[in-house]
Amino acid sequence: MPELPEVEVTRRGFAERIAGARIDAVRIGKPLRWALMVEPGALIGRQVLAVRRRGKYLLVDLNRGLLLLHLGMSGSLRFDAVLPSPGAHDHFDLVTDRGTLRLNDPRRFGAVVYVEDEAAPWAVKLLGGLGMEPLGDAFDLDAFHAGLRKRRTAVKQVLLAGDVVVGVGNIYASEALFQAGIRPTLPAERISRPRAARLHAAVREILARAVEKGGSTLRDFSNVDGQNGYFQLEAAVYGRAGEPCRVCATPIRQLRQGQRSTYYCPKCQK
DNA sequence: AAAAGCCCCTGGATGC
DNA sequence: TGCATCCAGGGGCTTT
Repeated sequence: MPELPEVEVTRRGFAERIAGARIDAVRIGKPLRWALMVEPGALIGRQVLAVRRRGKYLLVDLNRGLLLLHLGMSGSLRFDAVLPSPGAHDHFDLVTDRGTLRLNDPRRFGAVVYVEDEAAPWAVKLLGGLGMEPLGDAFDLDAFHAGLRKRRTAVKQVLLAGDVVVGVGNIYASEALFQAGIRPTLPAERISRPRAARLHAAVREILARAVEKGGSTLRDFSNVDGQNGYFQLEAAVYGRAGEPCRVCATPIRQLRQGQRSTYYCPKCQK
């Protein structure tokens, strides 16, 4: 599910509200992708300072240590003063004096991992290889183009890999490539400077627009207040195989790249 | 070093 | 209604 926009929408939904809270209890459900890596009771009494985002990870800063939280494919967070008793897919509760942060994740590809600091081995393993943040000033066009040029694989695969630019998942990769007019199968090394600039701009614009629309809700995603996103309603190509291109009416095509579906317009994208 | 496949897991949609 | 098959917003790990 959650690509950068969904993670950012989630973050914005509770970052201010939980800042300054004191942890009163931690509840663990079924195992997630990785163990918490700390005795849950050890977190009680600690204070939540802030919530940051790096790629598709949320970083919950405590007055000692931090939690690395990933939503995997089907995860979503809720935050409220009172939540119902945990359901079958509620696998992590962080109970604080300002409310409970709850991870619901049917497929359990998500994770919550505690580390003492960002230099800790687990933090380095999970965050160390991440590329540039696409929103904000750090997304440098020269570095982006350089990153594309050293890869022979399909440009869509490079976007998904996350070591050049982070946060672009399966929906927004297809959408950004459509907006930039680039074929998803094009080897990244063959992308010219002007086209790299178009893709650079498209990635930023698509992700920013999706954040504005509250993300995309296909199945599981909702924000911390349980509300859906609406970007999926304005997707140009994702999930629209066989339907007419919104620009030229040519039927949208679907193909497989690395076990994932890709959607594109054969006329608008070269 | 880079690229391609393989899994982790559950549930919804589709087809027989 | 029942059962099998396929597919799904990710990404670390293993194998080529």
